[in-house]
Parts: sequence; structure tokens; C-alpha cells
Amino acid sequence: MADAELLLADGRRARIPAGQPILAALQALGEAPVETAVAAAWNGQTLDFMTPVPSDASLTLVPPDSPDGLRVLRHSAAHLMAAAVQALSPAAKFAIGPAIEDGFYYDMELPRPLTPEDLPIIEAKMRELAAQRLLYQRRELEMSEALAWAREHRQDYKIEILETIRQYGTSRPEGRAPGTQGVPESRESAEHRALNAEAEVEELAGEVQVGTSTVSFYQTGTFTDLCRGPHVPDTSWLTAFRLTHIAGAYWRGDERRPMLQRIYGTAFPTQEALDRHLFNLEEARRRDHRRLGRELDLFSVADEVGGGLILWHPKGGMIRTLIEDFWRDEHLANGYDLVYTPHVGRAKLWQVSGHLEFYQDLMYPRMEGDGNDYYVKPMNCPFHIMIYQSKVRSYRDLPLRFAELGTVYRFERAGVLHGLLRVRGFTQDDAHIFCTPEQMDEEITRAVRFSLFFLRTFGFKDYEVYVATRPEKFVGEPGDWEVATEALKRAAGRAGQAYEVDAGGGAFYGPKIDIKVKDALGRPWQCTTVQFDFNLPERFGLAFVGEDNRQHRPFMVHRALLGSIERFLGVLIEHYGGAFPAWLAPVQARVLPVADRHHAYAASVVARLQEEHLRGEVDDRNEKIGFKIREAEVQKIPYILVVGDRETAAGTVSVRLRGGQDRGVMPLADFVHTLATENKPQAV
RNA sequence: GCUGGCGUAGCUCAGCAGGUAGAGCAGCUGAUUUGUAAUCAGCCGGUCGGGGGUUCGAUUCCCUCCGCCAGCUCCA
Repeated sequence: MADAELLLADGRRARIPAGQPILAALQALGEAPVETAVAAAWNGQTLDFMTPVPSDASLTLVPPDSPDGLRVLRHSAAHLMAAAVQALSPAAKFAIGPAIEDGFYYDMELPRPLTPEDLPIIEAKMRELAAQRLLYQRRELEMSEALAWAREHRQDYKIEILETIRQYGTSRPEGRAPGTQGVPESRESAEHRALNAEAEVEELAGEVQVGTSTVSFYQTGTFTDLCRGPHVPDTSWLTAFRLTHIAGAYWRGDERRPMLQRIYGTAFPTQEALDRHLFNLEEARRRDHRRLGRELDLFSVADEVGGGLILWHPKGGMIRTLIEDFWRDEHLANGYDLVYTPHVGRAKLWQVSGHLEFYQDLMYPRMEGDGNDYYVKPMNCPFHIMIYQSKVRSYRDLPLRFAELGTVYRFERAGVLHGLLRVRGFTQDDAHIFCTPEQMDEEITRAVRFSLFFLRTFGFKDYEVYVATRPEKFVGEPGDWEVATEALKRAAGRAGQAYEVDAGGGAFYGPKIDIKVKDALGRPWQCTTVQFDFNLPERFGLAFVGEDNRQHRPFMVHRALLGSIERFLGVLIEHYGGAFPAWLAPVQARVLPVADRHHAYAASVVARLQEEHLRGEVDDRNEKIGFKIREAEVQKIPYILVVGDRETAAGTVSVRLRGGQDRGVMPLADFVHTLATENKPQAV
């Protein structure tokens, strides 16, 4: 047999004989695979180390900390966990257990519900099994044998998976449901779909090749699982793992099917990497906007008011005001008209818009008065359309850009509410652009650029941009879709952004571009969405009079840049960890008098700040200076001004920055100047 | 909405075999007049999420509702 070529981790190339396991070949070369690689790659395929070296192949190594390497580790860890669960609970029925971003999970049906106390027990069993160096032994079975195995072991879910593979080849058919129009408050829906589909492909695929009917199994000790692989050679390769939490999950993500128990865990190549990850999780908890919202007295939610309905406290209200003032200024400077619309509208409006037909589940229930039915608005668009329709529009009027910080209400299911990030009442920084087909291209480009300008100003440097294209069910002309989709792609390109195409991920009424920002911890959050709408102009019969004196249908674009102000603030709180830059800090400077006799001077310092429209306050409590400093630090106030005898006498302040840096003593006027300079939005 | 977990003072929690509740922080009062991340003392504060049941007796056991949390589903 012909040799294969292997590219080693250090860049050297080696010839290895075909036929023997890849691992053996590596060991013969004196390589230490655990540290440098966990699998091999050939032709874009990841191969187990136990796979025989293919002849005439050119192999590379898959490092343990690469995306593919981590997948191998985590998928193997998922099997190890399942093996541990099976050892502890032999009646367990296993569903799927894929590697996911940051870890893995396994869904299973167990005789009794798991509790958090079970996790350390399962983890201990995993360590015990890992120490036994159990092999991950692969074998191929005919479909009929595989089914016989699954039936014999009463693995009902595996039976179903095998049946699916037999029927469809690998994955389940994937469909998208139509809905209605408007600016969504959406978050990662495409991602979830993709994740689920991917997870299932990963697990389902006993890798049925066209024209064959075998599926692969992996056996680890006494645990056998239908699985495509690849895996590490044996359990001793898994050194750093941790089970993190448990949750319910519907079988195949279908709420009509049984709820399984899901155990989440994660695995890393090294203990240090695992520790770092766990530390990051801890950091994320420290930055949780719900926690910071209470600690910094920004907002609250009250049972008496209702879930998902936010009460903004003075400090949170201050931040919000600053954001909204900035937003309004910039919109006026960028050719938008500000409009205001009501919170409720008559049923007829929502019939015409189609919301009552497609969106009613998410609307607050009907209100009745004066013989008419009214609904609280879940979207602003119908109102903006009514403004458009308040008179005859000429091509000379276009483009029209109606912008509103419009508060909408959506009756989200109770279980989805989450702090500020998923609420029932929220304020969209909404705008609707009505333009001619010729203007559309430039309008989209402007909107995308405008959005990036906002995001940068609020400190976000990294984005993910998605262009979502026409789904199977759609309204409008395919030609219009084509033109609009191209405009979106061009706009992304012109803004200097790399983007991904979410094929078929558009709304039924038009294609869209979504921008997600990445926060300080690299987590993505959907904010901006720019969507074409080929539905509402039709439903409302929108028109403008063209140069030819004939009626034409305008293009309509929905766009929200920050998304929802509530969500954006939630993201912002976590992004800054509550330590807002000076221009956004609700309190920019806290003045700390050393003793009672300095109170008058401290008050005069605050008064001076207020004259300059800067935000200061005095801590005149009867406490020692160390205590007051600690409190100001905990409140994450950017500037701490200590004033004692010396400062009072000289008209100065002793400036301490948030975090402890000492700026020394300076004349009050100098400090005012410094802070005033900083008190402006600045793009990063 | 579904599965699981959890609801004890404003916050963080203890109270782990049923005998009507404790701590720290916060708040209030007093002493102290303080120089860069917690001064000391006293006091106030809870019908133990709501309702029902078992029991001589329930924060503790059971049922039910409400809310929160982790996920799932959803998020046009």
C-alpha cells in the first residue's frame, strides 16, 4: 500500500505507512498527540485517530483547541457523560448528545427527574470511567442490525433516529413558518434553527453514504451509541470537563413531543482552559444586567405591574434619556422626520395590516369602548403608514423617513421573559422609509451606515451582519426581492462589513439585513434590523404620483437601529459591566466631603457642575472617607471628588478615577473642563 | 406554554427529623468629624409568595395558584 503524507503540528511533513491506525503512526514518529492533536483531517473530513491511515492521502492534524478539535473532545465527553448516566441509571433512554458552542449536552429520558445534586455524582462517575481508559470503539452495522440493536436495548429514540436516517438519508426536512410583517424584536432565531438542525445532523448521521445502508456505532465501555464520530481514542484523553446545568428539552425541539432531560457540560483540552471558561461564566454573571440593574438602581420589574414591564428608576431613566436625546439629534441631522403615534388603534387598522390575522397570538387582548374594538399596538408601522396616507404623495416628497421612539406591547409567553432582553413592553427606535425604487439602493446604504455609526458610538466594535433572503412562502414579486436583496448586500459591502447570507431566512414580506453586536464577552446580540416590506404597501394600497403623473407603489423599509431601547440598554449594561463612559453615566462625579465642615463647599462644587450641565451629587452622610469611596466605586461612578480643608481653602478638588487611579488635586475649573470635554458621544 | 429548580426582612442567605423565625448588609437613631474600597453602638424591620388540606400544632408534609431562575418551544 502507498504511504500517506502527514503535516505535523510543527510544520514538518512526514511519510507514514498506510493501513495502521493514525495514532500508531504518530507515536512511531515520537509525537505526543494529546497536546498537539485529537484527530486527523483529510479532504475536509475529521478522522478518528483509530482510523487506519488511508493510502495516498495527505493528512493534517486537528489541534485540540481548534473548533474541530474542541468538537471532538466535547462530543466524546458527551458520550462519556452518557456512559456515566447509564452506569448510574441503566434504564436511561438516550436521544441526542452533540457538541455545541462552548460545550455539549445530552438529551435523555430517565426514570426520575434530575436535580442539581446529581451533577457532581455523574461527574464523579465520568472521572472514574475516564481513568479506566475506555476505548471509543467504532463499528459499522447494517441498518437492519442497527435497528435490531436499538429494539433489543429499548432505545426508542435511537429507533426513531434510525428510521429517519433510513427514510431521509440524514437529517429531517426543515421548514420555515410564515408570520406577519414588522420590525421584529428577534434574537437568534436563525441561529437556533441552525443549531438544532446541526445538532441533529451531527447525531443522526450514522453517515449514510448514498448507495449504502450502514450506520456507525461507538462503544465506550458498556455504553454503545449510534454516532457518526469522530472521537478521541480513549477516555483518558478527556481531562478537563465539567457538567454545568440541567434543563428540559423537547424531543426534536417539538413542543408536542415528550420533554426530555438535558444535561449541559463542557470540556476543554486543558484544565487551565476550562478554568478560564468557568471564570468567564462567572464574569458574565457579575455583569448580568438584572443584577446590575438592581445594584445600580437603574430599573426594576414588579409583580404588581406584570412581568416584562419595566420600571425605569431615576438613574436608568437618565441613561435612557441620554441615549434618546442623542438618537433624536442624530436622526434630525440625518434627514429623518420625528413622529409620534398612539398606543392603541382600532381593530380595522389591524385587520388591514394583517396583524389580527397573523400576529394576534402576540397581541394584548382586545379592548372595547364606544362600540369599537381597540388593540394596543405591537408594532408602529400601521400608524406611520397612516401618516403617509394622510395626503397625496408625490415623487418629489420621497424619500420620506418617519422615525419614532415608539413603545409597543407584545404578549410574549411567560417563559420567554428575561430582564430587559425579552420584555412585553418595549420602545423600538423605529423608522419607516418610503421611497421610489430608484432611491432604494441609497436609502439602504444610508441606513446601514447610520446604524454602524450608532453602534460604534455606544462602544461596540465587533458585529455580525446577516443578509436574510427570500423564504419559501413569500409575498411580492420575485424580481423586487432580487433587487432588494442585492441592495442589502451592496449596503453591507459599502459599509465595509463582511456578511453572511441566511438563505431563506427573510420574513415572508421582504428580505432583511440584521446586525448583531458582540459585547465585551464576545456574546452576540441582535440590535439592528433593516427590512424590506412588499406586503404592507400592498395591503394599504400605498401610492405616490410619479413624474409621469401616474400612481406608483413606493418601496417601504422598516428599520430599527438599536432594536428595542430596553434590550439595547440591557446589552449596554452588560457590555460596560455597569461602568458607563462619562457621557452615559447617570452620575458623572460624586463629591465626598471629608468632614461636616466641608459640606457647603461640596454643595457648591455640585452646583458648579450643574451649571455646566454635568451630573454631580454629594455624599454628605456621616461616614469616613474610605467608606464613601467604597460606595462610589461600587456604584461605578466615573469621577470621585474628595474635598477637605485643603480643597475648600484653595477652590480645588482631589480627583480620583473609577478604579482607583489618582489624578491629583486640580482647580475646580480644570476638572469642569475635563469632564465637559468627555461629556460627548464618541465613536470607538 | 412545557420540564426541572427555587420563593424566609429592601438585598444576600441560615433555619437541613413539623413545636408560631435568625445573621450580615441596607434603613433609622446616637456617638465619632473622619484624607482615598466598609468606625462603633442601639433600634426598626418578616401573617416564612397566596389559598386550601393533613396534624393538637406547618416556614417545615401534601395539593393548587402566582412569581422568579435554567433551558425547551417561541421570538414575523
